[in-house]
Amino acid sequence: MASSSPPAPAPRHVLALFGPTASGKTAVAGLLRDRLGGEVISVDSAALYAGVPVITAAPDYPARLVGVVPLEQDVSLGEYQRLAHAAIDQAEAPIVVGGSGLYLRAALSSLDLPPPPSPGQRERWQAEVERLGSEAAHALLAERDPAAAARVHPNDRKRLVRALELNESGRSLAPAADRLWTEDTRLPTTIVALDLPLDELDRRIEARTRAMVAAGAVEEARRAWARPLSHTAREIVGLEEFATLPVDEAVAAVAQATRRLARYQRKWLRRLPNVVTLDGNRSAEEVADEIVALGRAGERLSGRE
RNA sequence: GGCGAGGUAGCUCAGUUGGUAGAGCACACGGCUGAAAACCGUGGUGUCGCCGGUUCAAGUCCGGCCCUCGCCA
Repeated sequence: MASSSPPAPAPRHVLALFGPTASGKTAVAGLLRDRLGGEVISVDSAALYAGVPVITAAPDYPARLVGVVPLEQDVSLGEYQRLAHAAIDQAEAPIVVGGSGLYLRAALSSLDLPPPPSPGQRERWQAEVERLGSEAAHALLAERDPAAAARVHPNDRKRLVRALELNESGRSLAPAADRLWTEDTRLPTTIVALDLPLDELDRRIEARTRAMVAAGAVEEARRAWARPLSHTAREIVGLEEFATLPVDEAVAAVAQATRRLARYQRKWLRRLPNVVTLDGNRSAEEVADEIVALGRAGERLSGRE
């Protein structure tokens, strides 16, 4: 390790709040912000986008990394990580809040991500995989990078393309050190998760989706849909539905997609190491009180390290 | 009340001359390293409306009943 590098910035404690859509984390984070004098940093691949605060359920109080990317631009994990680390380092008392599991890991860890594709590289490999077919493309990868091939199913074309890109750039999709699931964090961190029984979560999602319509989701989505959209922006839940379907159908479709999303996000609860899971089926005040107490305990613990 | 159509998985439905109930979506579980609100893998969860009959064998054929929808009264 380089002993001549400049002194590390004074370690600060990070409070992270994770949970599925509609678990109430945004409201709790708003309270924590007041009580701790902290700054909320969002961990949400969709809320990064500007112009869609209603359908992405963006917080109604100041928060970092919300509405910062124009819709015609792609978001990516690596770019997000850079922004998140900068935001955390600038904040007095960072409160990292969101539901994108992988993004949370990137924000909290020093996970060393492989480089993005070079210009045109992705399109070239997509065309090549398309031309060869999944099996032959996978065989090609197996020849060039057996370790990566072992980790990618032939049908998973996105990962297949990515693995071939990285191989061409002298890297591998299968790096030696796997830090994605470790406890490694960049700074002392307390991770708190909010969870609810599925049926209660589903009820909240239903209610919230209807509330979005009252809050102007249709107009917002139509305005956004009329603009040039990047690949990742196009995938924001509710954008296409509210912009193109009759309202009733849109509400049903969005609620369903959101239920699926919540289940997907919930899987991360079981995997993120060192998470304290709290019952989200209480008032935001109660939850915030408990987290403040936990945060103090976490600071004491990390002080011993 | 009469005529017609229908009742099979959580939903929408397929099911051939009677021969081990199945597809999409949903759902569950798992994977994942610059697309993660993305992508991929595995899994069928069933009183085939009910009762009886024919048959070695009925979702399928026969009889009766119940329910839904449409049209006519």
